[in-house]
Amino acid sequence: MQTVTASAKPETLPLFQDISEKERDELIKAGKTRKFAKGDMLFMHGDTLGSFYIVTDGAIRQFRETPDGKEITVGLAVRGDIVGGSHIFESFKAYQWSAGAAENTIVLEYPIFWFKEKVKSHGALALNMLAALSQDTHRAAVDAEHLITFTAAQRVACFLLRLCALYNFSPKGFDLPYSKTTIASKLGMELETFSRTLQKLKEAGVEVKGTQVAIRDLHQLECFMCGHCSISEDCATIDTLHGRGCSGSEQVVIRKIKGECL
Amino acid sequence: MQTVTASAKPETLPLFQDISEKERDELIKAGKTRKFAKGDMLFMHGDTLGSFYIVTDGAIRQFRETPDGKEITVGLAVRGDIVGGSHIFESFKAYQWSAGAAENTIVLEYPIFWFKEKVKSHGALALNMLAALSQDTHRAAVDAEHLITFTAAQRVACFLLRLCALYNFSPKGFDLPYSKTTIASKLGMELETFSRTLQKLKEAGVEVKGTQVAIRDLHQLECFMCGHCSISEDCATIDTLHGRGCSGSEQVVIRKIKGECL
DNA sequence: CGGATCTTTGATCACAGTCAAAAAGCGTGG
DNA sequence: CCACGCTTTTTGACTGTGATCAAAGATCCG
Repeated sequence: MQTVTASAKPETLPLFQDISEKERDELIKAGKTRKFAKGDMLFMHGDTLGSFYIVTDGAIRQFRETPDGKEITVGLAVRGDIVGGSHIFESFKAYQWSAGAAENTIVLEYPIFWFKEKVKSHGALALNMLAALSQDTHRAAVDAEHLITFTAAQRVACFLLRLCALYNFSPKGFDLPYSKTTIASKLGMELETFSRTLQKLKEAGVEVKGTQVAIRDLHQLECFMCGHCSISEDCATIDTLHGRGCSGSEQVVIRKIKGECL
Repeated sequence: MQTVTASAKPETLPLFQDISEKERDELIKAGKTRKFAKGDMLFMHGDTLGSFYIVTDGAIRQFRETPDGKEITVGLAVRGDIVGGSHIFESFKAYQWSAGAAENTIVLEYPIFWFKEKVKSHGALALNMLAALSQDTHRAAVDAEHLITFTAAQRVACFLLRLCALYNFSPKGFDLPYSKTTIASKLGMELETFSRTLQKLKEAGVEVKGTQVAIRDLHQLECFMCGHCSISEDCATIDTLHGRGCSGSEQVVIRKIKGECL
């Protein structure tokens, strides 16, 4: 079963921007479109390097296992994100983590060596790839900061808002796109902690029932976390939510947050 | 005062590998060599973007401050590492963190826009830049994993070994190159915790007196941490220490670790 | 020698991890 | 449509690690 929204237009992927239409089409045609059902694996930690992937629709969870059996989620790639991209340019001969679909997902697949050659001779593509990797690095740094400074509740709150920004969900009500186990792992906390934390967030105006989430008071939620985060001024999530203006009056309220609450 | 070892040969930097000698020299000449004394700042969070830097010798600490006054160390760049590199390819107009010298340091400075053009037209340089950023991402992922799965003691142990690998220190005795405050911050723990942790590590065969560190039993220390880390098989630190063979017999012992201890 | 800064030590506490068990959800097949 | 088994999630009780606050020691440097 593979129910995936057909919104998956490769030509709008960030990696292919600022490239002549002709070349872009060539690149897109060279990629193999593949569909993965929830739970399917793209590759396993230790497999010999072969392809890298661009997520067109859905989400890919990248993870690793420690010798004592604990699973670490390294990243959660959504539309536009690259999976295994960093492998192209390092000297590893095998994948450094496993990757599997967190929901039904469509990706574009490229042979690593072919793509590396393309990048070498194609300046604009190289810049886009650099931008993608830079973004990864930046995100990783923010996640690390949150692990250090945020409580579990703050990390969950931040994640929920990011979900809204990424998937264009209305904060007033949406469904979690992945299992709670996946989310907990991505946030670096135990499932039990995640579960309990969702209860606590009721006090901050977040209602959760099963997979359905409703954020009653966006303003309150932002006060709860953004005031403790060092990137507050340049947070992509917040900017997206504001820019979108998730319903007239709300927008105005949110705009003021950055200054007013500590 | 600027006592820096003169070993700072730019032509051996990874960023300039696989580039024709002529072009490499041109690149190196285009960069401005700058010296920073311990504590000097390269740029501040929020400054308008201007330059990026390649560390030639010494170390640069990159950090950010949360609104409630907590300082987060985003990264610690040593010889060969790039500072502010990711800024070149993202759309930010200002630095996303501050950067200052953790010890006396020499860097090569390049104007961001000039370098971006160079990368666009120069395939090999683009690949090197991509490799550098990939490595950053990879490191960030490992650090995040350690924050989640390692105890403070394990993180400190891992850091000490990495120091040896990076600076070519003998594990049998070396001096910490940065202040304990800096190290604690980089490891995402409080100074007090770091201090206490160093005491505890005595049980694992690590002697610390002031800034002097001596690792009595490398084998024991690796058992203490690597067995719980998911990258064990591909750890650059361990590989470096082994490859170097930090004294005949030790080398043999260490080699066996990967398999034998859980 | 005096005054910074940096580090250590002490006592206390809260957050999140762990183990264990119950409950809810979900797909399959009778 | 319900019963069954399996997976996912929730709830409960307990514990340990590391943060916090506070104060004393070191160390560095003018």
